[in-house]
Amino acid sequence: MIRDKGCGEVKETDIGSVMSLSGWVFRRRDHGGLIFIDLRDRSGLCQVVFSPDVSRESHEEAHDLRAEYVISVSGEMRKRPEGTENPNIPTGNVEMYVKKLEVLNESSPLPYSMEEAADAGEALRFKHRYLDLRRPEMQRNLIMRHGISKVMRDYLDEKGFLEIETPMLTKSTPEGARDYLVPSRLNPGHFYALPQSPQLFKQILMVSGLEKYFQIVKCFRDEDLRADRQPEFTQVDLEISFADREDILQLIEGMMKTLFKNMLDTDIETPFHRLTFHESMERFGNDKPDLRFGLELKDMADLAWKGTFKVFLDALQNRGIVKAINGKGMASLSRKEIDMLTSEAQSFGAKGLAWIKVKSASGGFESPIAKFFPEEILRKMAERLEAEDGDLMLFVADKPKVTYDVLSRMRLSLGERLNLIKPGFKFTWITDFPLLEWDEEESRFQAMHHPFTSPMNEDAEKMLTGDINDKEMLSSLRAKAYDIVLNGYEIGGGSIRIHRQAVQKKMFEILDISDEDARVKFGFLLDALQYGAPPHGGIALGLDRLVMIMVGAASIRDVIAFPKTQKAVCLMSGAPSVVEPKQLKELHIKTDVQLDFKT
RNA sequence: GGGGUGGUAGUUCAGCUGGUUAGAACGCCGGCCUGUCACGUCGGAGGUCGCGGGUUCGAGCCCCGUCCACCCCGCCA
Repeated sequence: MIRDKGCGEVKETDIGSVMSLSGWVFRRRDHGGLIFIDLRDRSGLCQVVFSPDVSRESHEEAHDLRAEYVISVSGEMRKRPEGTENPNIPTGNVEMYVKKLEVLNESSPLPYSMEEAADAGEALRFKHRYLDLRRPEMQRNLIMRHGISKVMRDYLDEKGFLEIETPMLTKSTPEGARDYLVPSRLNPGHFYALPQSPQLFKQILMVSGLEKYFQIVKCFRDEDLRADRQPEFTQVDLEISFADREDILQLIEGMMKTLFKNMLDTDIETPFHRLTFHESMERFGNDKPDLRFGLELKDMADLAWKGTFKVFLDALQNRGIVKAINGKGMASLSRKEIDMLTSEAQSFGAKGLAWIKVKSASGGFESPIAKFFPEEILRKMAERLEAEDGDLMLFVADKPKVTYDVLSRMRLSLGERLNLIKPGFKFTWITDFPLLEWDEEESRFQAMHHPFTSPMNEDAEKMLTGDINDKEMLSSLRAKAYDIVLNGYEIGGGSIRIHRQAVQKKMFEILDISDEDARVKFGFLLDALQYGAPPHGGIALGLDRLVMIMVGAASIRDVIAFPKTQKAVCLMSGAPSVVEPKQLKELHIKTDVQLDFKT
């Protein structure tokens, strides 16, 4: 027995007993006569004491201990002498007097100190990830992630779901994100793709009559990375037969409620807040609003028409919009500070930022554009924005896309700066997404979610009977698609799928995908759908993002054991790497880049 | 592909307007130390200033290029 219990688990009831502990040397305090070691393992810290009065030999050996040596110690647990207790650690009332020390393994000096590891650069932490993961904070994250997965798995099991694995080596689909490709040795010139999600397979499972499927599964997308995006990430993926939207939403609400209760002892309000896509855009400027604070966008078009400010009028005449937010208490900003706000808005894509200071105390409104509006209109603007004395009204006038984008980002930026973001967890569903999205570049419609997403019941007939060139009508179609948003992050999304062949056919027609194309791209699913597909739908949750938010991490890299850098490189393993010419030859692959073959 | 921030000792950073021997703290190595818990104390070692080029009498500092990490846009649902 190398240890009797974890370092963090020793208690006062252990006083008097002789036991063994094992772990890493965290800190060493060598007083010459007495040596203290903080011994660390996954469970926590315990102080062990080396005294020549207990064992001359162990005391002698302990001089040579260094940070991160792996040791096993045995001896008597004693109560710490009065006045030497350490209230900062749970085991602070006891300590072990070491009779016998065994060095299980030595450690080279560390590339960076364990105590300052949190401040070390990420590049260094990634290179020596094994050390980074020794840190209690990182271990907490991974332990939490394990617990979160387990609660969701248990919940779904309880609800009758089956966890079914789907292939990792699968077929490339041209829609959506870029695929990671895997060459097939047995089929020269042919490639598998790693799944972007198990979408097609889980629908097949519904056709197969498995009825309730889930999987906690890796997905792969070869796109550029962000703080909340990795090339491989984990989804909690599920699909249900004979279900409509409400069934899915309620299932997930129940799951989140259980999850937050079990893992964080937090009560989540259900049913969740709901916003239609349209309303979310109007009020927050995006489809993943952070509802922990207000600062909502207000429409100013009607008031803008009543002034003579050319920028506003031009925007409105060119199918643009005028929207504003209220910078609470920001009227005290200097001209220079407002200029900085303006350049921030410009960096978000705005041409400019119009502003009006509300100074009711000193008689009204202060702004370069105030002169373009009658006093009464200015008052109405303030009223609509609930702007009081000392507030700063900020306006953007542009095409809807630009205006929403700029103001949604200004809203977030101001929310942070003004410290408006309340702690806690604010969920919302975003529903009634448009079914289709106009692609300017290719001048055709694309499925906003994916081509198997069902239109809303009210819209299905309109779609079936409508003209596929009626852009207006097509743009107005809404989908049975939904996203779940938590604190401004999209943590999942799904839809009810089309199960009527006529609707699916029409969908492909609208998307300008020929029968032939459809066969090539989605053949096996289309085949399957012919043989009695039940109505079905599902959702996929981004596990990494969810865990990130729950543990309060700033990046999903902190909740993934072995993450990759922004260039999708693993600094620890060195992947990706060049491979031997022999391997390429076997795969019938030639590259057009000259590389050195070194291992 | 584009915009931004950073890269100086093992680590985290400072380094002025270009100026002669590049600093601090922590860590590391050695000594002393029987109640510390970020122990203390005395001494010591440690630098391709990311890399390449340029300007200059002189470059860590200025210019050009390039690489790496991070944040964002595009991309991605």
